[in-house]
Amino acid sequence: MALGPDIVYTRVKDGNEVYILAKERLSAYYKDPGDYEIIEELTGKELEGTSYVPLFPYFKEFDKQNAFKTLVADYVTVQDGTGIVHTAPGFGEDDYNVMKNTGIPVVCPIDAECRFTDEVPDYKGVFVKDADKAIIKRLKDEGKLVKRENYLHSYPFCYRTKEPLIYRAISCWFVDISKIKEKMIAANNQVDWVPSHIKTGRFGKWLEGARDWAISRNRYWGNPIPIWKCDGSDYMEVIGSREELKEKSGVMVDDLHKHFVDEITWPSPDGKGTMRRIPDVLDCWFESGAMPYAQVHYPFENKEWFENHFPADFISEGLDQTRGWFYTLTILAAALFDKPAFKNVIVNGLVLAEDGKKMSKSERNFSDPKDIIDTFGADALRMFLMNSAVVKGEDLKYSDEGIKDVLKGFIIPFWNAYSFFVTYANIDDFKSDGVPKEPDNPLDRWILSEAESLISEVTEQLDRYDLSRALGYIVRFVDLLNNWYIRRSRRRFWRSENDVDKLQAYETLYSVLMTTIHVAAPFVPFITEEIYQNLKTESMPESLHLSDYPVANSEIRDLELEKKMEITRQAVSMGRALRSIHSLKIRQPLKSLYIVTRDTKERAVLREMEDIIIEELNVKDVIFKENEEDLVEYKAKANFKVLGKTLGKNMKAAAEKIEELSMMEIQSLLDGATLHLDYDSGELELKEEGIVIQRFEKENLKVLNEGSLTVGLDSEITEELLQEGTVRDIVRSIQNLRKERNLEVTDRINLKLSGSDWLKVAVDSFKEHLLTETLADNLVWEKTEKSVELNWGDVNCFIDLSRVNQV
RNA sequence: GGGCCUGUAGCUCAGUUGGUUAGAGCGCGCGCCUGAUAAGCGCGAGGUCACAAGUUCAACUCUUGUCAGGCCCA
Repeated sequence: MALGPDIVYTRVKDGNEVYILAKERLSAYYKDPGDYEIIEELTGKELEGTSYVPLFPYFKEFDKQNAFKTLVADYVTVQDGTGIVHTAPGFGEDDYNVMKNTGIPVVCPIDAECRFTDEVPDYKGVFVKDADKAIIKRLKDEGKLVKRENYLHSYPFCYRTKEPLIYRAISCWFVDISKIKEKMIAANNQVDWVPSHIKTGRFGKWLEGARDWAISRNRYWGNPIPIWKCDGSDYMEVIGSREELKEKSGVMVDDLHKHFVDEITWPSPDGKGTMRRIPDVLDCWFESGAMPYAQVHYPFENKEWFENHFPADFISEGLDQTRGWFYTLTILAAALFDKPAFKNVIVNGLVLAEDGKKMSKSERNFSDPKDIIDTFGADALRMFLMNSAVVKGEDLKYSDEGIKDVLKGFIIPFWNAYSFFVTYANIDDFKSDGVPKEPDNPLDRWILSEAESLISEVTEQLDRYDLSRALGYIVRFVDLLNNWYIRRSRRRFWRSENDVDKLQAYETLYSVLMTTIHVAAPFVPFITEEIYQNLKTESMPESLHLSDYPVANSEIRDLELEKKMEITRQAVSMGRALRSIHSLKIRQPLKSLYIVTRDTKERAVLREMEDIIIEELNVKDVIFKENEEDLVEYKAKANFKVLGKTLGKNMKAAAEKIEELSMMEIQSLLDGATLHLDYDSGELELKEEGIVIQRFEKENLKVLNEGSLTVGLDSEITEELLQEGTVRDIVRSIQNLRKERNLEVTDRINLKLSGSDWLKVAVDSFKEHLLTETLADNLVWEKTEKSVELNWGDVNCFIDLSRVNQV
């Protein structure tokens, strides 16, 4: 029995009996303090070693080993009971630990079916739970039961069968972890973890507290532990191979299952009996931990291969494997080779159901993966997972919506880029020989450069095992490809003749698509393979997944060109924003766009890309200016990062002064001057790097500013521009009508228009443009019964058209 | 009870060694564009960075505590 060392116990006289119990428990047994008399108070420590007569007569022989003397244990409390705990080392870990080095034998008088054994003759063969009533009755009859009560406490149940479990001591084989713990910690220090905190956190802490590993199981199925023991002594041998087993026993086994190897015996070399295998099989985690060796049958085969491939470059498993695979791999590798079993490990988090709960078979709170794959595709599912926090060891809430986003945001646009290429390549019967070309068009050189950048960015992220960031670059690239390269190049593919520029466009798009599918192959293996099968040349590998991963060629990269295109795209984006703010639709041509920047380099770049800007923004002219003062106002803010370190406490006062700087003063700083600044508690020599300039668009100007770039629109719509815009509206409507009337894009038409006199003048002024764009052979000014009426603002127009060969 | 992780827009998530207008995608509203697109583009609304205290000239960021969620262990 165990006592708490510092708990105060009382000897109380109750009639003719004397009881010992914790003082704090008295009130649980006596309603009235007058019912008892305290004889003595003693601490648990003082009572340690007191002999007692056990409730039952069993195991009397262990009296000599002090089995029936009190012990002290820290876990004893006065929360319930008497404050004295019956202790059975065969049925509880705490109990076992208390008695560990006392010399008291561990007894466990129940069999594998949890029935009492011979050692408890009165209840022999009775299932322990069924004996409760009889035991209570007996205690009562013998006058040993003082009080009986039921109380609620947690109890272990089998998670499969939901049956209550009995905790009992069994004899086991252990790996002595304390002997190799340091090696394991050292091995772990050589591993790179994703996410990194697991290394010293969850896994590191687990290793520090690692306890001995029970590797034996009392089962039938499993790998037999290869230990043979003499049945007449403690002599034993561990067998390392079939060959060794044959040497000992003369039997060569093919099948290593329990029922075969258990038959194998040989006379014990110590002459005291027969060598028989111990009955246990291995914990299956032992085999998981042995994977690096077992998978190649090392050391019996593939010795060289193993030595060149161990430790593994990387492994990947779930966060729950801290005490599973990660751990057992580490134990075996550290013990056998003094190394880690893997150099890198990506730990994924748990995939939770849409409701945020763990996916569960019994709750059925998840979509069938087969349905998901059938509906959205395996690539979409795979990319959704790879692009989520789950690859960084965090939880992920699964949702069909998330997968749809991947489909809409990446897979379909990606496929459309490919499909655009295929459509026109088929029309023009284009076939690439797969040899890289050096195109002249800056747009081609730009996207080729971006493709090389893609390779190096993705490679860099993959080397760091940052899958979602790697994917980010791929998504960005496909967006550039679709919404800038292809959009800006479309007209090059429409031309009817196969000129050099068109061929270069094809070669470029082909090459870029090839690069993209190679880079994206690990993320979206199916769609990329599908594209590959159609694009590959004879000499290329049979499958995309048999190709080497691309290596970036820095010679193709033109960082300056990439930067130029970025500035151009920014200017265009700002121009579009301006149009949107002032309700000037793109179809309406405008006189000019003003671009203002103090940066001479930026100005040069934008001039170079003038054509693109003119076309994208539908303006007649781009005018460059450097004096942005006309369009924007400056305000200065302190550059806290630069000034903060030196100014310290004075930062606030100085910042206030800086915000008061005039436009003139700011300009002088921009021109390289140094300003002397006095503030409350000190002074400062201010230079350009000490401030951050903010630009504000002046009121009533159609101007937009972003960083150093300011863009303005000349929004005056002249009569001529209005006419041109109107004609473009008509063109658009005719194109829609062509579609509505199911005309082929190549069909020629007869056109009939009608409307006001002003409209007629407008149409006449831009007649040629109108005819070319709509593939019209002729134009008649009349209204027919089939004419469709359209209007833009106060302009009305009647349109009719017919296919030329129908008339 | 202990260890580790997470908490930022309606949703899913970025946010470098602390530096002053906290970003993206989706969704929503409005508009534009369209002879590749079950498309695309622009603008807009939407935030007490879970909460509190502390350190600091300065905190989404560092420290401590509280709350909520998750995983592992007991």
